[in-house]
Amino acid sequence: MTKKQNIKPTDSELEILQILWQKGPATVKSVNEILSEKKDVGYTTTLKLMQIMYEKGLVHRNEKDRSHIYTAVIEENKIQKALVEKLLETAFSGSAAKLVMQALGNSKPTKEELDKIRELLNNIERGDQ
Amino acid sequence: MTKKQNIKPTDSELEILQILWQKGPATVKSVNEILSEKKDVGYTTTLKLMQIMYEKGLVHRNEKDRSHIYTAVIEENKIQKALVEKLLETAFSGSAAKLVMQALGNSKPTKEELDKIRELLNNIERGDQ
DNA sequence: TTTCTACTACGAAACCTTTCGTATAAAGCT
DNA sequence: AGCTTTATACGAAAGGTTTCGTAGTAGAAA
Repeated sequence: MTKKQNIKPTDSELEILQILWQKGPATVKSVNEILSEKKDVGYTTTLKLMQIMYEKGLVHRNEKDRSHIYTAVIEENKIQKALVEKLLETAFSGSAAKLVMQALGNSKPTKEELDKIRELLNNIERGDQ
Repeated sequence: MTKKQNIKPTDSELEILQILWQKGPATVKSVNEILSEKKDVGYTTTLKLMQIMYEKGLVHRNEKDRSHIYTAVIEENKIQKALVEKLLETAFSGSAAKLVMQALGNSKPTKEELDKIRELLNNIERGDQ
C-alpha cells in the first residue's frame, strides 16, 4: 500500500514545485530566495508551505543535515497533464482543439516549436505514439 | 466609472458560468438541475453562489419575474484566455508549445480539428491574423 | 382568506489556504 | 561555558470558498 499521492497542489504549492523541478533538490532557504525574487514572502511562510507539502506527500525530504533537503515527488509531466485535463473540463468543455487554439493564438511560438507541433499532429493522425 | 470586472472566478463559479454560456440566460433552478447531474449540490448552495457571482459582477440578473434570470457577463473567450495564460505561467514556464503538446497528447482530436490547428499554425508562421 | 408551494435573502459553520510570530534547539564562535 | 546564528516546528489569525439551515415572502390553490 503506497501512500496516496495528492494530485492537486494549490497555487502556492505549484510555485514551489516549479522551483524544485527547475533546480532539483533544494533547501527551504534557497527555495525562498528564488520565491522572494518575484513575490514578497517571509521565510517561515515558505517553510510552512513546504512542511505542508511534505505532509501531503507532494515532496520528499532528507533530514540528514540540519537544513533539510526537499525534492519534488510528483513529476512535472503528471501535474501538467492533470492541470491541462482540469482546464479542458472546466473551461473548454473537453475540446482540446479549442484550448490549443487559445494557447497558440495568444503566444509567439518559434519556428521550431511550430514544427514540433506539426510533427505531433502528423503522429496523432497516423495513430502513432 | 464602470464596475471593475472580476476576472478570476473560483472553481464553483466556473462550473456555473459554463452552464450559463452553454444554455444562455437561466434560472437558479435550471442551473442547479444541470449542476446536480454531476455533483451533489443543494439548491440553496447554488443560489448563494449565484448571488455572490452577482455581487462580484460575474453575472447579470433580470429580476422582473419572481425567479430571476441570470446571464453570464464575462465572455467565455476572456476567461479562457485568462486561464490559459495563468496555466502557461504557473505550470509551463510560459511555453505555449509545451502546453499544446500536453493537450494534444492526451486527447483524440478529430481530423477536422487537426486541420484547423494546422491552418492556425500556418497563419501564425505567415504572420497573419 | 387561509394554506401551500416555490422562490429569494441571509447568516453562520466548516473548511481550506496563506501568512507570520514565537518557541525551541543544534551548531558555531569567543 | 555562554552567546549568536540559523534552522525547524507549530499554533493561530486572517481571508476566502463552499455549504446549508432558517426566515421571509409572493403567488397559486383551496
